[in-house]
Amino acid sequence: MGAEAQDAQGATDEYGIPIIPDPADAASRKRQAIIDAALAEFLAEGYSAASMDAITRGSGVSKATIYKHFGSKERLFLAVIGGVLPKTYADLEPSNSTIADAPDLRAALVRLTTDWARILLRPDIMSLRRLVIGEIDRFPQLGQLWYRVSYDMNNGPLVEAFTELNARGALAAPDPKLAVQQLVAVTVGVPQLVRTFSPDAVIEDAELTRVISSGVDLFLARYATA
Amino acid sequence: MGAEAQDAQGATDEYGIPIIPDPADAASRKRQAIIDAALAEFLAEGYSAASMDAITRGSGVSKATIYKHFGSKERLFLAVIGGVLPKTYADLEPSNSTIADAPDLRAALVRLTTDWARILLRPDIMSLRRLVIGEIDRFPQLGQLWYRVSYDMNNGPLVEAFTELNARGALAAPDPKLAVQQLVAVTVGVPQLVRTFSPDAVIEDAELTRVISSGVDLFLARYATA
DNA sequence: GTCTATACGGAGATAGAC
DNA sequence: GTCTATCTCCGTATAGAC
Repeated sequence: MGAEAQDAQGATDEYGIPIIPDPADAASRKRQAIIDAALAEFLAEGYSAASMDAITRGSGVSKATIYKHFGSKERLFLAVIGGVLPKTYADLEPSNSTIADAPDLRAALVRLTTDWARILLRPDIMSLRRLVIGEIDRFPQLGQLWYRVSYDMNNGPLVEAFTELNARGALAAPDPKLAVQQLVAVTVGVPQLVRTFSPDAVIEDAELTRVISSGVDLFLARYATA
Repeated sequence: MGAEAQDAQGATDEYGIPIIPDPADAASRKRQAIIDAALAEFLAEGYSAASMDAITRGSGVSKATIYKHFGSKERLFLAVIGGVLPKTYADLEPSNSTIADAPDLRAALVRLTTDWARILLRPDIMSLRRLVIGEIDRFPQLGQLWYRVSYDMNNGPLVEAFTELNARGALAAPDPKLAVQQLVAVTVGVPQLVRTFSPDAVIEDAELTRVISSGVDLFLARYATA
């Protein structure tokens, strides 16, 4: 936003050559600035209490520009949340292809669910989650999106891994989809529920490990093959 | 609210004797009408989008009366939610003293968690839950209250039951508090998570029973004594 | 594409009569 | 205690110049 102002006043490079920004680039940078400011405002205030004036101030562009780009507050909200959800869950993906071929299944599951928990318990992601939950009645699309994103990037691949482990006789989970839901619920889900209602609850690293290990043991006590 | 109007016009009983309402009763009935209308409005619109004008219309009293009773929108919100949370969870209480003395522990746990699920999955209670979660950042008191209410009325008594079962050798759960969290997560928590993001998701009765039974089996595979 | 300036409605809250 | 009428401000959204 400081950069834009300089451009308008005739910025030059180190040889004194005027820098004429590509209009398309300038537009998409502004678009991004709007998205960033809007996300911060929505996370802090919720949808209804979020103010387009505040987003205007935060983004450094004019309110009319925001409306040209996004049309309305509702559409801005959906665009912002719909854009950030996949990015958020993309961080979770890497770790899960290793499950099917892990030499030590218990250790692999502990590592996977611990990685997930570390990310999903982050304050910004917890706030995003609370925001989406709180607006589900008014924006049901977000519920569908959340489900699809979290299923595609987490549960889905893990279901496949369990299916393969079943076939190989390394696991005995007749309903792999339910088994994944149970594993997630009993590991990540436990501290997540606490943090949902107590954002500032301190969860020591040792405590997280203990809870997650216990959850994995619970899971394997039922589904592991002898 | 129709009743109030009649009173004002000089209602009489069956013998023609004027009915003069006790002012304190009239006041507390109005107070209740405000609370009812406010709860409906907050559940439907969320805190910020809820309108004091709409609550005024819904309650049948004047806006000034609402402010005399509750002072501000914030205080009204806290009073309403703080009042309804304990009532909601009170429905869950009866079933849990039977756990420690149940002849068939598995059946008792299935029945208890099924009862809980039936209540907690009700659309009105799910909406209340979403509302509270969505406003946690702005009303952290509600998180504390939710935790205390749900702990006092559900988890707490169950922790005691597990402790007793441990002592009697009927259960081997070294950390009863964690065990309760795990049991709840893996039974009620599974369909609850689905409904949190998909309010209209249909959960057949047979499916609920299947999920909950499977969760109890998962739990007992680890913690039951042979 | 982007800005300034403004329209217009509805928000929360209160003054003052009864 | 309760009402009617009103104050004041801030909300979303847009018109029109550049």
